[in-house]
Amino acid sequence: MFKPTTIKDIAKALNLSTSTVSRALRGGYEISEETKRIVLDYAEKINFTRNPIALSLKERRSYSIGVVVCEVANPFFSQAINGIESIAYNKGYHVIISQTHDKYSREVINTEHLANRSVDGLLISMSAETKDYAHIEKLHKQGLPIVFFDRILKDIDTYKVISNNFQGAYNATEFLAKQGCKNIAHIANAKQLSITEDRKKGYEKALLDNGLEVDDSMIKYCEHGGDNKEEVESAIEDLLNRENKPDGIFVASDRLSIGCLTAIKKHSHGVSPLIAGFSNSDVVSLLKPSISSVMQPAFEMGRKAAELLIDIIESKYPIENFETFVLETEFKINE
Amino acid sequence: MFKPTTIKDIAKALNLSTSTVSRALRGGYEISEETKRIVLDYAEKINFTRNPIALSLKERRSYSIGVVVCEVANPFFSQAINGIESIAYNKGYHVIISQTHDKYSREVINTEHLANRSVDGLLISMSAETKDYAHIEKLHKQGLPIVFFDRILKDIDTYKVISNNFQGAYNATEFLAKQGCKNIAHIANAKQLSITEDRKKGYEKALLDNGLEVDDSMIKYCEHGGDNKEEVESAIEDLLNRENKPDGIFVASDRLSIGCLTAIKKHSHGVSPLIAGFSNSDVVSLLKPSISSVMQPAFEMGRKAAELLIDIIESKYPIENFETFVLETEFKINE
DNA sequence: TTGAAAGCGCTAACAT
DNA sequence: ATGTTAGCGCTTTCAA
Repeated sequence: MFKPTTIKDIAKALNLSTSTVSRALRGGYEISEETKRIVLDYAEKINFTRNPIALSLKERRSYSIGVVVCEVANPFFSQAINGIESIAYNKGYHVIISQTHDKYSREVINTEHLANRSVDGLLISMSAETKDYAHIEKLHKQGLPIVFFDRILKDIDTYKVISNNFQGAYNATEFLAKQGCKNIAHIANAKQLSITEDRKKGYEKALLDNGLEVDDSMIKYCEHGGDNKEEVESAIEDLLNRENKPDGIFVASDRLSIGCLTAIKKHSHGVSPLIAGFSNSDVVSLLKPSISSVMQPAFEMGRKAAELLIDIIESKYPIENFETFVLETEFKINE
Repeated sequence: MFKPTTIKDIAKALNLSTSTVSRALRGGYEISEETKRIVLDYAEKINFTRNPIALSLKERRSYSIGVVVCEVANPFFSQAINGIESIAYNKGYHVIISQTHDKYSREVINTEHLANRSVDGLLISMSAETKDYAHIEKLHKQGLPIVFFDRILKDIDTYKVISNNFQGAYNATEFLAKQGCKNIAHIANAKQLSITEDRKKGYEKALLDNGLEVDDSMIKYCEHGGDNKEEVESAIEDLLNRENKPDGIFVASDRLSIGCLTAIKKHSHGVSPLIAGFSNSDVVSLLKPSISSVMQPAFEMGRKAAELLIDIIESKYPIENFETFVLETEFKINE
């Protein structure tokens, strides 16, 4: 079954050598126009494509890039993936997506799996659980091209693409303050995530700039990125049971927001706090306690990250200085 | 850069032949226990994995399966993909996901791209735009294993996994009727999609069974599956501008629902119709005009489809009779 | 029990 | 301008 044609078949059919066929196919200049025509026409006729696996073996590369994210169902990541694909596709690369579901163990396995020579480079957004990143470091040391986006590893020297998390968090928190909130809580992602730190700083700065106090007990971290609902629910429950209930909540991510809202619906008797947070979902404006959202340029971030990765892959010489690209967020008010 | 170890390296290091190493690695019974131990230990020590590309070339298969869906951001598909991955991963297959964005052209390109020998089989859910399926037929004829799920092609003889679309549609429509709706509209997907036909039948049957009339002008098809918002918006606008406005709407899909709600919010002055429809999103219960939803067993569908595909791939002999598996939906009321 | 060698499909020196 | 050949990493007959 499914026995594809090879250049050997073409060579035989046309009474040429395989190398001539190969060269004609790739447009080698040493081949006479006439032969080239004959080969090309014939290849076209039988709808020939060369075996990418053989090509990979030969060239020691697979023309595919691996993408490691926590969850494809997350609007931010699905948009980023669209951006990645748009670039990859144009440059002739396959995109292999793998999900960690924010588990450290899955991240280790998936990166290894992808890296074991089936992929030319890796685009990674770290899993929430990951504290030890020896697995990444190892691949990086071995010379596998890696670009981080969104949830980056600051210590690893390569290209990184992030959004302005500080400013986004600042905007959202300031919005809540300007709306009159005096007691603004923060539902954060896992502590070890780069975005968590940056967003927390923006939150704190906005509080201070608006004459409010930073109270660490108002900050709840979700170590599993909201992967299990109990985590978010108990955080919200805690907050709503305080004597000084929050009148505003700054939520750090999309998945957290949904959990948040569900929990609030369940536990807030009466008025619910005002909510603002990072989200790339388009349903956010349709939600009952609506959420004003910090939208990240997900598609652009994906594009940029893919571009950079392919730059590294195709670069003849090791890249000297790696930059970190910071893209701006957009704040959208939903009353 | 990134020069991985080969069995040749191991052979040299251990003073054995490559064939001995190869056999030891795959546990060939002809190798002495001692040699096996030595090789295995060494391989373990240097963290050796054999080059999957060379393996692919040799075995004429890539241990990867391609998944073609319209959109990864769609909750139904992301859940189905999780199901697919859970099986594929266990059986040692990579999953390559590609999106058509419901475009016919992308579907043709992506299936070709995947099929050109880099993939051992294909899991497909048809794009909304596709009317001509010669591209699928061709691959099928060439012997490439294909399994359809959700949006299937009835004419192609292979395994198919769907949910009970008729019953799901029936349940949703009946729910609306029982709530007192007298004038129930239907926002449908593209006409040529298998699910469209089945769901429409369920909708019509429920109307009739509940003493309501079927009025074709109350059925609006979205040929691009809601890919462009105008499509859904104008459908809703049309419906709401009728002299006999619908008091209930049965929506055929998740993406359509969001568009629907947005449009309703914009165009319905005063009371909005009751809405029920197919959706696998968990936010649906949080939406302002809330949606009661028919949930498909997406994860299970993905699992089943992947299982069947791998069965075909690994089957020694051509499969005789292909079944179509129908899984039940679940109806969830959101007040 | 182990090794030598051919071959999967393709490319690229190196001939001619 | 075209052909011959070796080799990418691995498996597998065949021989020893």
